[in-house]
Amino acid sequence: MARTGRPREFDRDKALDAALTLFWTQGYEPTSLNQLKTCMGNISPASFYAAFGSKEALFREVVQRYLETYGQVMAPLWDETLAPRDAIEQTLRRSARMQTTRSHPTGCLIVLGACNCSPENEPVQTLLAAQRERSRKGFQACVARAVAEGELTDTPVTKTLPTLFATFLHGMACEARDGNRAKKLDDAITTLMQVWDSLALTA
Amino acid sequence: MARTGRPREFDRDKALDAALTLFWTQGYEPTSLNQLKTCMGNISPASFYAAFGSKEALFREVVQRYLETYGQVMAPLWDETLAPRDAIEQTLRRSARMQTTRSHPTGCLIVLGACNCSPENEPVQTLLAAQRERSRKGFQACVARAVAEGELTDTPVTKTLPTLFATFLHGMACEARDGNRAKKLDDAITTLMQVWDSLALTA
DNA sequence: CCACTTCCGGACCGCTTAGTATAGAAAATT
DNA sequence: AATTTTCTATACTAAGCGGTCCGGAAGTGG
Repeated sequence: MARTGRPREFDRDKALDAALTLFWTQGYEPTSLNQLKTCMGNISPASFYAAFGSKEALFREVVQRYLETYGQVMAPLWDETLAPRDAIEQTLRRSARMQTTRSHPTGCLIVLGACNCSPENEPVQTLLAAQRERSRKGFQACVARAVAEGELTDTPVTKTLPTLFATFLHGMACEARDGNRAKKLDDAITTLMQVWDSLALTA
Repeated sequence: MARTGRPREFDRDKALDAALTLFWTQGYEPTSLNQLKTCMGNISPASFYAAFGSKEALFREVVQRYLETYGQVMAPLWDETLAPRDAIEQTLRRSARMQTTRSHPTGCLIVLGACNCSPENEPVQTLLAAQRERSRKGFQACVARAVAEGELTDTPVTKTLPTLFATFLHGMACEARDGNRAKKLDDAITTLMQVWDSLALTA
């Protein structure tokens, strides 16, 4: 469709990426509009609001972008062509590597992006909490699939696996933010996966 | 020592507890002086600064108080009268119960208290990071003690245990904040401890 | 070339922030 | 009772917050 009028002078995608980096580093609330406008190429408030609507709307776009890029390390969790065990292991290992890579902020935007929020920004917290819940459901689905395929037996111990993996996954955000390197987390994942194997063996 | 002059009218300890609850719930930055003064019994700015110095100084006192009370669930980690495995298990189980108890805010102040910080409040982040590092060292010490006592063998796998437990511990803060109950985490801990047992068996 | 659409820069909005200065009252010690 | 100390309340600062508005600039379609 024909787009008339003066075209915007900044690259909306580049600006979004810059905002993503800033939000990822500092989190939602401490990131001010001034910082955002500066890092997005010294755009004016008017340009900002015309392009993104509000700080919260921008953050929602940023989260979406994150999920579509960096967040794809979690994709194996919902890939039913993978064996359930491999899906979980790949998710953990890829998350560990991604969260510790130094070419972008460390840790996980979904876990750390809105930990400290005033009551008025509760919707933002809720947004990220929903994504974390999605991850938990992913682990549950993998374990359920393993039971269905006969790889694991449906015991009380098996039922604890999703929480075990989800807790470890979310904990990696803290470890990565605190400076732990990929190898350390990766080695811990190797050990953690032994839990799965020992349950599979006794089946 | 003799303390002359008019005594303060509010209970400093109660005020500190109120501030602890508020900081625990919201985190450092989003908690404003107005909120603090209100919850501490409608004290005046002058009284506040006379009694606590600054927002940051108050937070440091709050962290200290937290460590001396709720944070004591981690005490087993440095209790050398306990078997290393028991020390770790107790630390995890007590943390799980404490962090999910509803008579106070959920999650862990040390993990969640200053996730989202502007650059100017980096010292606050550093304060909590140092405490998290202390926890990691605690797990390391327990594993080292287990090796020294012959309970575990000094293998590459054994070396991954501290990171495994620390990551899980810190992850519990996220799970508790998201509404998970004690039993769910406790059951996951039971499964996680199997890792230790399987390594001890092969020794 | 003109009309129209859109964007940009900057002034500006009301409100909140952490923190201070001041003045006077109240309570303890001497 | 005089002195010392710290309280209270209130007004205040300078800066920053998210967000709005407007006049003019810049581009497009007819």
